[in-house]
This record gives sequence, C-alpha cells and structure tokens, in this order.
Amino acid sequence: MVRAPCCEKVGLKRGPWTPEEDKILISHIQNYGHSNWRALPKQAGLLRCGKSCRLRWINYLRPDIKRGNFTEEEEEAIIKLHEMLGNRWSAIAAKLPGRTDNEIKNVWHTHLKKKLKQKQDFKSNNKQLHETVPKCDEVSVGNQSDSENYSNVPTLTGLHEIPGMHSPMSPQPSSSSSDHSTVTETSGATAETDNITFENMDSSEIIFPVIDEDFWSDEAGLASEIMIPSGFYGNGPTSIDDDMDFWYNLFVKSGGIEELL
DNA sequence: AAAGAGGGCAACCGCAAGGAT
DNA sequence: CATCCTTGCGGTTGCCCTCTT
Repeated sequence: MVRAPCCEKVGLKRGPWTPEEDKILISHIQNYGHSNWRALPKQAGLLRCGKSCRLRWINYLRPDIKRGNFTEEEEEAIIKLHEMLGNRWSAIAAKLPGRTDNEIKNVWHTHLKKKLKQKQDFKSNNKQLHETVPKCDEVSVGNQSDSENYSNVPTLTGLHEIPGMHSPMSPQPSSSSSDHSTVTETSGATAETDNITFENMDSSEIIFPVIDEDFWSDEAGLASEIMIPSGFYGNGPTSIDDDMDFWYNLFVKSGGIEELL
C-alpha cells in the first residue's frame, strides 16, 4: 500500500526552482512575510507546496545567506561542533552565521567526513600517545548541588572568566576588554584565585578526558568524565544544551581535538 | 570525443514536536 | 484530553557537472 503524500501535490510543481519563481517568492515574503508557509504559495500565486517554498527560502533565498565555499575556519568549526553535537545540523548552523543546516549537512557528507576519517586514522596510529592523556571520572556535571565536589578538582580551580565567552552564571562579556579579569562566580570559589583568568592559565592545567566517537554525543559520558573548574557553574545551568557556547569555547580554547590527539 | 563514474548540491520525504482548536 | 495543523529537522534522493578512462 502506497503512503499518501504528506501534502496536496495535485497540480503542484516540483523540482528545481526557476528564477521567476524565486522572484515571486522573494517579493511576496518581502511584502507580506511568511507567517503561514502553507498558505503562502496560494497567496503568492506559486504552484508549489508550502514546504517547498519554506525550504527554498531558508536554504537559498534568505538575504543573510552566505554563498560560496566554506573557509578553513568554518570547516574546522563544523568538525568540532559535530563532535559535540552529532548530526544536529540546525544547531551547528546556528553557530555559523549565514550557513544553512542543509549546506552544512552537504559539506559534511561530501568533504568533512573524509577529513575526519583521516584524522581518526591518524589518531588510531597514535594510540599510545593518546593513552597518555589522563582520564578523570571523579566529577559529575549533572548535579549542580555537587559544587562542593568541584573544589576537589585541583587542576582547574581558579578558572573563571574566559575572554570572548561567558560562563552560564555570569553576565555576557561587555565590549570592554578590561572586563576580562572580572570575577563573576557566585559560589564555590576560593577568594585567592579570583584574579586568575583563563587567558593567564597554562593550557596544561585543563584536563580533558580521553574522547572516543560517542563522547560528545553522550551527555552522560561527558558529565561523568570532564573536569569542571571549581565554582564555574555556581547556580547556572548545568546541562550541555543549556550553554553550548560555553562548552564549545572551552573546548576550542583548550586546543580542540588536536590537543587531545 | 564519447561514455561512464563520482562528487556536489538542491530539493524532497517522512517523522516528530509543539501549538491551536 | 484528543485531534488536527504547521513547522522544523535529519535522512535521502536524484539531477547536473566535472573528471577519468
């Protein structure tokens, strides 16, 4: 038995969009917006389903779309974000202004998967080196009431404000660079470490766990193995999704995946 | 020069979530 | 509370272009 189409397709056009259709869609959205995708094609006089119009707009016609090849930096960012988020293309796209989830998904499947494979091959060839990275499992991120436990982590105490990023319980960094040394923690910190900034830290002070393929997509794994600085979370959100910027920036700041290999 | 292979990318499909009724 | 509708998302498809033989 053939499944009925998800939307009415009788008389509706499919396939590649023509420049004329694009023009109509752009003009209509500019004039009336896109509050209702389903009704839009009818109102605009397009023989397309709403879904198709939405996709065309989001992936191609939106004025803030960045066209052209991905830069090296963007590719690196995608690889790192994919390590953290898995196949959550929209979440990855949200971190890359002007890039769409579809575009990122395509570039992943066409270029970056291969690139990463090479990296992983390299990694497996250097397993011995890999095993020298210390593994820690004393600290749980999942329970914010465990903040006392964080103070038992010697390697990261004193990590407070990272320039260009914000910890979940701190205010957004201001444009003034003088704010870099601002201490914003609310609990669990020791007074004598308040002047220490991430910038001044030796990267060797940060210890990441051994990472395998499942690590970043497994919150439980992350929660049980990553070393969290004392007082870093305080009363702030504690889940990974609550502040992905925080995790990503921390990861990148500490050297990213290369640092772990 | 022609044919086949492979890659890149736009578009489609189906499902799930969330809101409206 | 149940059902319907709409939107958003990730996976997949298929066309077109380029490269290789």
